[in-house]
Amino acid sequence: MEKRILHIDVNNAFLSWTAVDRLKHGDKLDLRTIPAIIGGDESQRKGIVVAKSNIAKQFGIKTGEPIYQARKKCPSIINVPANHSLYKKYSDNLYKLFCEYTDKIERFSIDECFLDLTEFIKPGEDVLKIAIEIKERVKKELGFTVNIGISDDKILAKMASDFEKPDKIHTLFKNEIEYKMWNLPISELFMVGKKSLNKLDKLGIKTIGDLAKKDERFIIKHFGKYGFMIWSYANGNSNEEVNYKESRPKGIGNSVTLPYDMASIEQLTPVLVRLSEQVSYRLRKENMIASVVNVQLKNNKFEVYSHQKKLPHRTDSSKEITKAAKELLEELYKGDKIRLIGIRVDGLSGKDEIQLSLFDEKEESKDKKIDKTVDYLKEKFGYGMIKKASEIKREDKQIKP
DNA sequence: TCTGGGGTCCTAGGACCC
DNA sequence: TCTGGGGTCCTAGGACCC
Repeated sequence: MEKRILHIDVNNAFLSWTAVDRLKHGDKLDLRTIPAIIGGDESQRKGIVVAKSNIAKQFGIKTGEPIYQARKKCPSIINVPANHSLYKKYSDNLYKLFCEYTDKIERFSIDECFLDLTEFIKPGEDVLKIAIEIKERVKKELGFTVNIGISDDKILAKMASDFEKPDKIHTLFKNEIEYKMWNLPISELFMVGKKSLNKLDKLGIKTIGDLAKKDERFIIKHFGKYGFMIWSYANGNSNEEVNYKESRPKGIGNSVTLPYDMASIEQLTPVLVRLSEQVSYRLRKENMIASVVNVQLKNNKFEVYSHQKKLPHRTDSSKEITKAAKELLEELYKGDKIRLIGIRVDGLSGKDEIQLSLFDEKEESKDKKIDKTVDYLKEKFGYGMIKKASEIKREDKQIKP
């Protein structure tokens, strides 16, 4: 049966949501009508553009570029700090609206969903009509605009939603790709990034059509499995399903760009401890346990390196994860100036799904009670409440430089 | 005050086993 | 003893996405 898939993408999501929320709270100024961005804190060295208004875009400001560069392009730019709990709220509201149309929804990111309407379209009903209704309802009921891509192939739907913006609906059915997609530069194709772009360019592949028309074996020879994937995308044959089933995370990580470079284990450890506790807490909230811990460093030359290790047994304990993280830092750190430190846990399994071994069972102990108490207090009083003495010291130190 | 933070998936090489 | 080769697990690194 021919599929009917929508890809729905919020236009300038973080900025639009912030704008809508401010209007709702009595603000007269609509951020969408001025040069504005959502950006990090420059004094904390997190100064990059996360989202932008269309006016900011007209100044040539790009997502991901440093704010100081954005300011050069537009000195009057307004920079609004990010607010992720707000975004989550708006994302959830959007999802709820979609649920009125189908239960086959994949939340692809905080501001993007795939909807599989194949089984939900009644005979004689037009998918375009449904898309129009969704788009207009979002605008009227939630106050922001979306782009919708419609196709019989998941990736084509995603490509279609990226055509002209904002507040637009585009179709890109397989039989339309030649004149709607093949003329686009290859950089526009989903999953083609900077590195692949260079390589494709050297092979004389400039447009999506160039890739589509190349011999399959030629592409596989140069790009392997990845090559087959993008070649299939270019031909409108992704064959990917809308993955609507609730999926659990495969890994959980937290990392931080430090306010200033650090060059000793002593300075780095308290930060790592805090990150480890954050990650362990998130792990417990997911009701999952991890089998691998990974610590990553980025130095002032932007070189990234990491070590990981398999734990003797799976765990969600702050103490055990922190211990592993500290050991990894010891073996990893080579004396350079560190800009970013991060930890992540991998190899996750659901606590409820697995049979705990006798050894795991024994871990039901003092540490667990501490974790439970700390988690409870965190939920009751907020994240900042629970701190270790070592962390408080760290923050005192931060004032000096 | 130049370059965030959260993810997923893939590859390649070494260890180890049969 | 002129020495294969498949499979799995583990680690490090990298590409790409939003």
